[in-house]
Amino acid sequence: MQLDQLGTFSRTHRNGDLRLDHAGETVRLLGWARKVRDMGSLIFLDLRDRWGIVQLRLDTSDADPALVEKARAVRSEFVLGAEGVVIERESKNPNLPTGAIEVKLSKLLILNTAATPPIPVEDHEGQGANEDLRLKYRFLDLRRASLQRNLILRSQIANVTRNHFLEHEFIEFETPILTKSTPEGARDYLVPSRVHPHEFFALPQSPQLFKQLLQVSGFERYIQICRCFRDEDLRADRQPEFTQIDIEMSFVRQEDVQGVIEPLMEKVSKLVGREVKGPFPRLPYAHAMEWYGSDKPDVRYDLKLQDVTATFATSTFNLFRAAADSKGQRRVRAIWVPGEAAGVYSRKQLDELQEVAKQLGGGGLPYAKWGKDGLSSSFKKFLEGDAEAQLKAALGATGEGLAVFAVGTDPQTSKILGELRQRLARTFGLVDESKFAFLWVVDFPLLEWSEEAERFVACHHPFTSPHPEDMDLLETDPGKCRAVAYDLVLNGYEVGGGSIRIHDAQTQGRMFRALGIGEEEARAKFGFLLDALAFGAPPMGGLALGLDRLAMLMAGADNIREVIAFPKTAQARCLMTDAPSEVDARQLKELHLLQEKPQTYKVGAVFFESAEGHNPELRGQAFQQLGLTQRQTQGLVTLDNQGTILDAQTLSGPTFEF
RNA sequence: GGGGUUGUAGCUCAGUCGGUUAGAGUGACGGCCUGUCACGCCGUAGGUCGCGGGUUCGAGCCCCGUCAGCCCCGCCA
Repeated sequence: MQLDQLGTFSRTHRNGDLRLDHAGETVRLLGWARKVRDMGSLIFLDLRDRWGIVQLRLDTSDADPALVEKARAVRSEFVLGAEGVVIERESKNPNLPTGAIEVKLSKLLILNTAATPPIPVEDHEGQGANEDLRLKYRFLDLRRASLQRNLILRSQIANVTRNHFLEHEFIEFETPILTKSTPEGARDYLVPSRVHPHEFFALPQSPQLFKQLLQVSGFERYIQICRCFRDEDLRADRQPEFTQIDIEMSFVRQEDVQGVIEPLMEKVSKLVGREVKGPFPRLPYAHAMEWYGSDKPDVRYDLKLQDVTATFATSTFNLFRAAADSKGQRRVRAIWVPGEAAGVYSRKQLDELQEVAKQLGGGGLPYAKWGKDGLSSSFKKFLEGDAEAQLKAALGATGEGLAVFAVGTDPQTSKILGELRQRLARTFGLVDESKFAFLWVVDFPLLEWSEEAERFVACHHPFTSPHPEDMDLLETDPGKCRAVAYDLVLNGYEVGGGSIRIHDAQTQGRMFRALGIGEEEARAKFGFLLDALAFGAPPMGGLALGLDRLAMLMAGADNIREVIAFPKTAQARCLMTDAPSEVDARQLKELHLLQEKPQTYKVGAVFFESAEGHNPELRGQAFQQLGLTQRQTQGLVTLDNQGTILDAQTLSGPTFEF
């Protein structure tokens, strides 16, 4: 097909902006053909651009036949320029912002054709291609209105964020992408150095240390919207590269950091028409785990975990009584869901819940259910006499409803009941989807014991300040020591986390000792930080927000791929570019990653890279030296003016011997 | 590393107990249509049932392996 040139044609309006007020105006538009509806002597054509859709109309009875032919040739996703007069429609479409008008086509440019799209570009409820195809043809997927909306929203969030912090005198920085591998934390993505054989850069897991050093430099307030990299397995809300809104402040307490974040969350929520108001509730980590079984509880609904251990102190139900006998090592915890619907929860549904509990490491799922016919329970025979009434009293159960139980150590029961709490809330419609329930989870533990490393590891990172009241526990009972660390939680997602940092070398030394990091090791790994702390580091703290998760929650998506232009699969692949991929052996050699033994190849065709290869005599010598016999491989040879072979490689990579 | 789940026409899916020629909707292509807007009507083409092996007289269906997507556990300072 003969394509039209754009030439001097330019748009006078955005497609989505045209209204009845424009009637009578001649407009020029650009965009993609969404759909051609050919009624015979009347042709309708929807033109789509970033701002919306407008209908073009062509009456074949009074139009130039060439124009009619051209309009009929248009297919979905052709790129068009259109000129015409805006007219009021005979039959209006109330579902379209531009539905009152249409453009009477007088000129049509076909700027490009399009192959039939392998995935639908139209957004329709409950339809759409499988995600592998969507990712392969991401550039088409991104034409869909919902993804355009999400990515535009993401841009707005970033913009609001930047403005917010610049208004508060933050300074935007860029920190290195090629940086130093750090021993603590996630697995690093490594980048081999060509210049320094067998040495590696790491991509930053976060700019943590750089932002602290900028405080030491006296900038006082740092902001960066930065890419971070962690070579760990993915989830629906986790990608190997992701974006943080990263801030750091000097001379601040926890409340000061929270105080600049809360108004930002108010502004960001407003972008999607939600009102939230700071200050957000503060919930100590210990309470979060006790009441919600999670360090990022969804508090849009009021279900809480309860301790019913004492109820079974004299029970004949050995499983539960053993917990009561364990002096707090193990506990019986429960969730009580009141209501008729919960009281008639079916055997099949309970089996499904039990399956969930088992997958999370539970032995089973003890339950007690009070319906119209009274009690039904997996341990009913142990609930005779007063026991049933005691259990109801302990649960605070008055009418019909369902209780599920878990027994074990606190981490075990929290994990199971924390998950069941969410499922039960969804099942019984307790979640108010219109709500944004922000809260701060505070007073995280500083350290936790790692069975794998056989030492304490930092819960947050090794530069987190111990809670001032717990400072001495660092040596006496490290596991009990709280940190001045805080997470921002929204609707059951951790959207941010931060801490007040250690700013003196002495405390940092105590922290490293608690982590089992010796002085020498600390010097080798974090020498620059220790130096910085020795030269007048101010008290400081900060926080990082996950932009992807924040955008996901604002967009109402359940997956961060929906707010990332070019995301990776759960196996950390890009289906569009096919990354990661193999590289030439030559590249690997340059990076000193391919250690090859010299090999002898018998060379068939030889190409000479240097000018000396033109000399038949020198070439002959080289052939002799290479022992040229059979046609087995192709070689690339560099000679000097004496005919000495400087370099000889097969075209496929490995060096051959000469 | 482990568990679950999905893979059939360009796309979304159905396919019964293992049994004749693998279907539907949608899209594509062609034709008709003056008020469509997920247009409508008529017609046509379109299949490596992810891939490899096995069981069987016979496999889209059963078994083993493998690849890929998604979800979860581990992991993610």
